[in-house]
Amino acid sequence: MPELPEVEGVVRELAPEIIGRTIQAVAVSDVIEQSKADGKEAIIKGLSTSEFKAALEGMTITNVVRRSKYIYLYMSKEERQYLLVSHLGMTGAWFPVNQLEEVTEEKFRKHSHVIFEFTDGGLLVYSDIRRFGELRLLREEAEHPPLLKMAPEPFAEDALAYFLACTKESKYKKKPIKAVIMDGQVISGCGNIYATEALFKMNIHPNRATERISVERKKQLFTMVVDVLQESIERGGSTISDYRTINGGAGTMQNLLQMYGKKQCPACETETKSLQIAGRTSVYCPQCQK
DNA sequence: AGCAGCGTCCGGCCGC
DNA sequence: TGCGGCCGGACGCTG
Repeated sequence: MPELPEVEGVVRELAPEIIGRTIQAVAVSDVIEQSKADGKEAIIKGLSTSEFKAALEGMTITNVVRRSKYIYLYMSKEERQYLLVSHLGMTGAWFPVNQLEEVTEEKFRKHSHVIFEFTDGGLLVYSDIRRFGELRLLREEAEHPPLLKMAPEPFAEDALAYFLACTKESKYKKKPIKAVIMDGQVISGCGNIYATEALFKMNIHPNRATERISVERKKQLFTMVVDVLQESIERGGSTISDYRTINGGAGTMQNLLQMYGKKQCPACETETKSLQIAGRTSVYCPQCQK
């Protein structure tokens, strides 16, 4: 499941492969055509498949950047600028290849749902096993207001102050701290894996009410989240479940995870516990985290 | 008005 | 081996 570090890895590998290339044709898989025909918002959001295909044809990719867990593909066509927003959901992956057969893992190849064919004959394949990902074509970011509500990038100068200010708001004060740090409007890009790790390293119980953590501890917690995200980026992200970097390679951060998915606390060997917070499984050590 | 909770997009995988 | 249930980012709707 790609979180910020995994998306960062994808962008770093993808950008040099696709910037400057022009889309000649777009193909959409039969299952997505059918889902969309049934009125579902499967992967392609806001447009019909025919609108999406027609719009993308002729567009040149001018830049590729990460924003939170989103990939922003800046596009240009006939002097007009567009933004193709990609979210990988649980199982999305991009493969720049010469032909589909180069997507070697069968479970990705057989779930290739959107294929861009470039004018140079190469392909950019979007595969998504569980179809939780999204592709949304916009004229600009403001056309989809939820994108404007995202917290600053965690590495940005103002991110700590933004986080601290959020934690004082009434809507967050009573919430479990884990729900708050995983909220994209409070911290960008911190999902279940890295929230679990940061809380463990800080000895903070995931269900602790946000207002019951001192400002000093909140600062330390934010810094810990940033450190964990940064360390994961340096290690190429975590390879868990269906996440792969685009070349089929894999990150190594999963080997450094101390609490996510663990049955026993690495510090005190107590059996870990888990509870549901904001709808997600939250693992913690009942001995170490208070 | 604001928010909690649930539905939506799904198939891999686990346990019985 | 077959099959029902669980899991989950983030938005949108409902009560």
